[in-house]
Amino acid sequence: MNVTEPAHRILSNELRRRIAEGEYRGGLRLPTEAELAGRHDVSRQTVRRAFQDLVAEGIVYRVPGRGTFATESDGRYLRQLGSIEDLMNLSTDTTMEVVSALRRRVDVEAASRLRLETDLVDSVVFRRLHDGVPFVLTTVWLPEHIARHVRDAPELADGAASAHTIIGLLEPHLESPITEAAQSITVAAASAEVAAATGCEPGHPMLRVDRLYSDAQGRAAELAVSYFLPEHYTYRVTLRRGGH
Amino acid sequence: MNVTEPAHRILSNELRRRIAEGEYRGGLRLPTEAELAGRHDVSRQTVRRAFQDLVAEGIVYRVPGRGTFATESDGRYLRQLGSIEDLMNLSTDTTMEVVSALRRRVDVEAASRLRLETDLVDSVVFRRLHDGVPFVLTTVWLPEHIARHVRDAPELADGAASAHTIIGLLEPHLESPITEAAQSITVAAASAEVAAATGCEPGHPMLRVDRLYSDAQGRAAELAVSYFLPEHYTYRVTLRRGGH
DNA sequence: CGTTATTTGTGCGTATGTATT
DNA sequence: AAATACATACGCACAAATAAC
Repeated sequence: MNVTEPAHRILSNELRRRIAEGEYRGGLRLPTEAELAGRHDVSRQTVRRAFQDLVAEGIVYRVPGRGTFATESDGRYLRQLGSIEDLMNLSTDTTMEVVSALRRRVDVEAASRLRLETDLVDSVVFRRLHDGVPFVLTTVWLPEHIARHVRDAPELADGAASAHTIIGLLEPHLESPITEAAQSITVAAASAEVAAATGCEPGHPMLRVDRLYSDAQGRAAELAVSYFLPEHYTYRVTLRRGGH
Repeated sequence: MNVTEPAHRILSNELRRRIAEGEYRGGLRLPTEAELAGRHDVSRQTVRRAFQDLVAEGIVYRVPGRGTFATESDGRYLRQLGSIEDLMNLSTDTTMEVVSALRRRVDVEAASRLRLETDLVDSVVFRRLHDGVPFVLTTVWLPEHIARHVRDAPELADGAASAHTIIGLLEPHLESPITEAAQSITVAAASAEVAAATGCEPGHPMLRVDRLYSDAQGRAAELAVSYFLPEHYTYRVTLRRGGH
């Protein structure tokens, strides 16, 4: 894998961390480009490159003549999930840890939500960590004809840890690419399993996100139900109109 | 008033247009950095800057040694999800009931999130009902220069009930239309005020949605914080990509 | 199987413009 | 008016991945 992280990435990671820790809360200005360049012994261009990523992620905004500021966000883990690619790229800064390996099960409710004829589905349970801290437990259900492509994937074995997403693992094997993800977001109490995986008390209010991925023909390909710890995670989405 | 567009933006706009027209469909490679630099008589760095935006938007992906390709072998990208229109049309089957009329206040946090110079903002608090049942309490903050257009609107007086949205009331008065709504969604306990307005116990877990509306120039126009009763409301959004 | 050309990635330096304080 | 801070743009060098030979 990667041996040396680029300098601009090292810097953007550090800034991301500091912002997440709340160091620049309350409208506090971030260090200037010149300051960061001097302190980290890199060029101003490299600092700018790091800031460009942070701006694209929406975690800072910049004002000529004034400086750079963190967007207000309670210091939670902030992730822009405004496109299907965003969902797939969740892997770039989080780790997936399999709690219960992918295997066939009978699940009437999941099968019905996937609009299947049978009650047979494959499911896998995993949690995701950011900076070593678990923040979400997800259960994924797959129709049999899709699950068979990844049933032997080492990434989905018990206890496996990797930087993947299910949808990213699936995509190469699908005849028809995923084009739609319908999501519903609500609040639900943590079950014993959710509590154990995310380190909170049973009954703790969680952000519950249900996603149904479908292909261009409208066939359901994956159902995912996630319980996010609200203390460590905020769901973000940007709506646009007028062609962008 | 208007300044000349930066070279990298002119280039990225042209590429966006061409990609949307399907010129690079079917895995066709886009021109190389060197080609574009020569053809447009700009430096390679400027071409790279243009590509960085397209990559951040998820419109293209790049592979070292191979080239740049449009995402979606099959067409243009639709980053459109739930729409701002959906938010504005919330009024069709719900009623807005003003709890606390629009008036000027000092609010450091809201002003900072609206990126204002002063601490002076206008705010209004209202709840929304569906079939006579309250399901959400919303506080809206407006910059002074925007609030003055609606300060005397009867819809925002104390106790007023109507089938409107704030953004719908504002839109006709704005120089520049709202084009973006950045939302963060999390869980929060009901305050006494929220509990009273929605008929639940204080401390009850609520779905908290923060929306920051901005115009095409990126200027913040409205900040709204809503507390939804999860028993009566689920947030839905659909992400799509790839037309036809 | 290595060599070479192509193409993108990283990093630095410099200069100039524009917005804010 | 001057200093500060971000924005744009060009140039160069070298690294790394890929593909063609």
